[in-house]
Amino acid sequence: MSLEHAILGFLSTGSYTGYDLKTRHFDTEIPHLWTADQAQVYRTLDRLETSRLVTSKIHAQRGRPDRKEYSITRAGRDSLIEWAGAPHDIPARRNAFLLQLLFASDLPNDDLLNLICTTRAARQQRLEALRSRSAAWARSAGASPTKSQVLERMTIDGALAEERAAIDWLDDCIDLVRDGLPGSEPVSSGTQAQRQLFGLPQPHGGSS
Amino acid sequence: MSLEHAILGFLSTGSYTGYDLKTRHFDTEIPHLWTADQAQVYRTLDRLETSRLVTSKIHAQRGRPDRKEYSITRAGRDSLIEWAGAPHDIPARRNAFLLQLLFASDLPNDDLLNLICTTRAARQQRLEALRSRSAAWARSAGASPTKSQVLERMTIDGALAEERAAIDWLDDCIDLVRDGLPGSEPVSSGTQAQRQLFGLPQPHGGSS
DNA sequence: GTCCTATACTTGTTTTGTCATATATGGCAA
DNA sequence: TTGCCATATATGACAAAACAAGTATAGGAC
Repeated sequence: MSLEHAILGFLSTGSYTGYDLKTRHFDTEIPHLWTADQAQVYRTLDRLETSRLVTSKIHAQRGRPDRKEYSITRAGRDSLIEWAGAPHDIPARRNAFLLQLLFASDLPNDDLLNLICTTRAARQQRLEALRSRSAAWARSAGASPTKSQVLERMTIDGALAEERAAIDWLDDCIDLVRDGLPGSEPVSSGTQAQRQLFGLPQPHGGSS
Repeated sequence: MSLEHAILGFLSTGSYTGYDLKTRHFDTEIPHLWTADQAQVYRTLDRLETSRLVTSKIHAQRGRPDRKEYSITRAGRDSLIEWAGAPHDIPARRNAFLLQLLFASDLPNDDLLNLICTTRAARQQRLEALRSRSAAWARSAGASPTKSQVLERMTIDGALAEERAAIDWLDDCIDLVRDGLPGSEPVSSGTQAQRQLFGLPQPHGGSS
């Protein structure tokens, strides 16, 4: 349902082809908050047209294939406004990396460290991409952003917060593994670091 | 694919029925990182059995329906270990709340604020549930957690970090909306708060 | 001519997720 | 007897997601 409303949201700002929606809006403007596959876009547009939330019109082009432009209907706008104003359930959590970590106890620490570092590197790349997106926003919004632009800014900040939190947590995991997990050699004074992270008492009964 | 490995991961620790897996493992032990629907569990178990990664045996019970217990095979263990050690792509981002926010510019500020507060409340509930999960971990791990338990702890911390970051960001959004968005009345000295958040220069040309 | 790119649209197939529904064996309360 | 709960298993239907493949109109490079 969210993809339908994302498409309606973009069409509320203008008429676009499936190709525009895919390449310009989803791939360029909002990769930080939603992703849409080409097959999905066209299929969803079909469904929206069947439901009379959008209409389409074919425009011939010179030197290029015809454009099939979609426009939002009144009913489509109503549906969008209704959706935008209603609270929706937060989806159940599904994080494959956490799952992987949970069942990684038989993995040697070196391999585990490598896995965590690889994931951290990928997260760092996403963070860099978000920073670029953020910079592009600043350039386009200028000194007096509109309400729409402020809302967009908020979404970018939301995505940035999520990546940063993940990276910080991964750094903590790296420290933990480097310090040595139970059943493996600590590399440094790891036991104290572990205990501090877990809020466990110091093993020698100190009150700190 | 992750659900398959989650199921294999649990079966690597013992033999369980579909019901055990659903009610005990997914609903109680790992809601902070994965969710599985009953229909999915049974379907996936069927598929795993067809692939010879698990086997099943029916045990009659007194006063209760028969139990169909599943056990992991050698091939299943190999598949699990292989999966646990390999880096996997981070899924594309899809955050319906951010999408909603992006297209909420026509929403009155009061409604927008309500929407954000409702979401924040739901996030707070998830955080509380995670804290309970965390406390249960501490009680069961005791003073000398195993490697497995430390990994589990890391997953709980990962989920806690995510919820906390989301709540902090939502608080910032609430402040922003309360201060008044462009095109609406500021409630307090909101313009400066906005500018500081966005790293924009002060409008009267100060250098700060 | 082939391959690649860009602009464009379309559809098939499989898996995952969600919600719904059904079955069976008991016990207990109204 | 009905309804509820717990233990258990099973499956239907539909949509979303992912990957694959195809079509068409051009231009440019090799």
